[in-house]
Amino acid sequence: MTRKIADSGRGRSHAVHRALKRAILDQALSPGAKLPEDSIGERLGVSRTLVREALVRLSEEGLVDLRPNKGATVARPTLEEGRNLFLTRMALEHLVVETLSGKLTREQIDTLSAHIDAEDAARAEHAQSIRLAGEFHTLLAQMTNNASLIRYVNETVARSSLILALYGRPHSSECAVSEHRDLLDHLIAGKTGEAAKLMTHHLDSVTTRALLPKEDDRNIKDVLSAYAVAEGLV
Amino acid sequence: MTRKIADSGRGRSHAVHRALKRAILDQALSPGAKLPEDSIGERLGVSRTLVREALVRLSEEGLVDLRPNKGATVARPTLEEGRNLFLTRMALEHLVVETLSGKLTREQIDTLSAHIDAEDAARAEHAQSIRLAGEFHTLLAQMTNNASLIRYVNETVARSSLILALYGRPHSSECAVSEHRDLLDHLIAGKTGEAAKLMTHHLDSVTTRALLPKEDDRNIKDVLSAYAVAEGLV
DNA sequence: GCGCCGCCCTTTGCATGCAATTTGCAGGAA
DNA sequence: TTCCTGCAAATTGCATGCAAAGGGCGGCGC
Repeated sequence: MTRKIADSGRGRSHAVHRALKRAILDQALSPGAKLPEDSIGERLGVSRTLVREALVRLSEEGLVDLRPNKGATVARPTLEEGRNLFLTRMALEHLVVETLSGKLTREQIDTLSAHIDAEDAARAEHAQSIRLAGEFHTLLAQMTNNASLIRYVNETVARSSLILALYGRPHSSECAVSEHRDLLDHLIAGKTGEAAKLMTHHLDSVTTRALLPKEDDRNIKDVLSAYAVAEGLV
Repeated sequence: MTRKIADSGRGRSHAVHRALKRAILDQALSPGAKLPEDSIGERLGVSRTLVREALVRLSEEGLVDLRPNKGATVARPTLEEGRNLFLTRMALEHLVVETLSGKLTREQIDTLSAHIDAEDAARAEHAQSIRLAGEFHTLLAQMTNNASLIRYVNETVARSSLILALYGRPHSSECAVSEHRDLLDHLIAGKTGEAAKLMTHHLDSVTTRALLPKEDDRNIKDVLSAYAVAEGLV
């Protein structure tokens, strides 16, 4: 019954999917990077077929751009897509808060609390810190037991990482740890309104504080779109 | 330059995807139906590879269940998943309403109005009627220009159709046409609160009025889970 | 020198083939 | 009869092969 570690879940295509996703979220593969099927397959020891399957899934999640006959690249959302994404995310996480407020079990509270401690501890390591911050949100979502909600929160959180990679200010702490703790306190107390407001603020601050574009490496689409309109090229 | 009608979009795999999706939403393929790769491929004139790709996409959208080594079936959500789905959908459509309220252009208003007229006209044809009702919601989402929101609304609306197919009362008009018209009026007038309330009511009425299970063909998982717990089988 | 055109190489699009797993069924033992 | 066992057909998992589209580069014309 010894099963290879790599193929837990449904076959190796999922393993490939996870590997790529991880690489993207860790910014080992940065937005815009090319993702050729055969080099990936070679590196991971699988055929193009499986890589393809993984890429299709990633493109469905919005982490990868898949252009016909031109291959896959790590997604490079525009700034406006980023803002819209955070809007959507706020709507979803608002539901998470409503669902959970005043209904957390002792065990869940412990899990969340421990996680926040871990965030605190890892504050030095930038990459770790970002991932943990995201995981706090997915962890909350998980506790709703609402499958579609969980999926969408996972996706939006993942894509948010991409956005921050592209447009985030280098040294802003994207998710203040203290805000996570405050949020948890409100959730425990069942103060739904307060908790919701905090969540809104929490995410809003990311878009306004951390998301303002660094002028130099802005997405070319953003830069050109204004000129295109001016020239009537739409 | 004569391009086959079927392959607009990215290659034939998308055509397959659309065909299957359509078939599922039209209930030509009902929940639980097996979807063997080769018979589908044969019927549609493509190889298993492409069918596979389409099935992966459908499974990401939650319209198809993909079980390892056991193949694909049309998804058969449980009643609880259904209720949760509608919760998520409400959160998303609430954002749609907020975004659009008071901001509809003349052209958009005409489009929506025309659509509602079409719904009215098609009231006799049950299948048509259901599809049009769904399309009203996706049409609204489309107008937000928020890509992620659009995607999620599309998905939830599609899955809602599945839910209604499984658990909907036969003759309830799932989406009262008059409610659509009222909603539009409030959106035009910019009465955000009113519009949001109406949308909530609109969707809520589906879950409470139309969604109560017909005892006989309930999902076997639902039926058995209670017994499983009772027997300590979890 | 500069720019355009066409060729070649790389990479994708898709089909097919083979191994592995599952399911249905038949036959035999209790 | 009923249950178990093992074979066989059907179906999935995955790799590879071939055709075609795209992109880069060198040569040719201006």
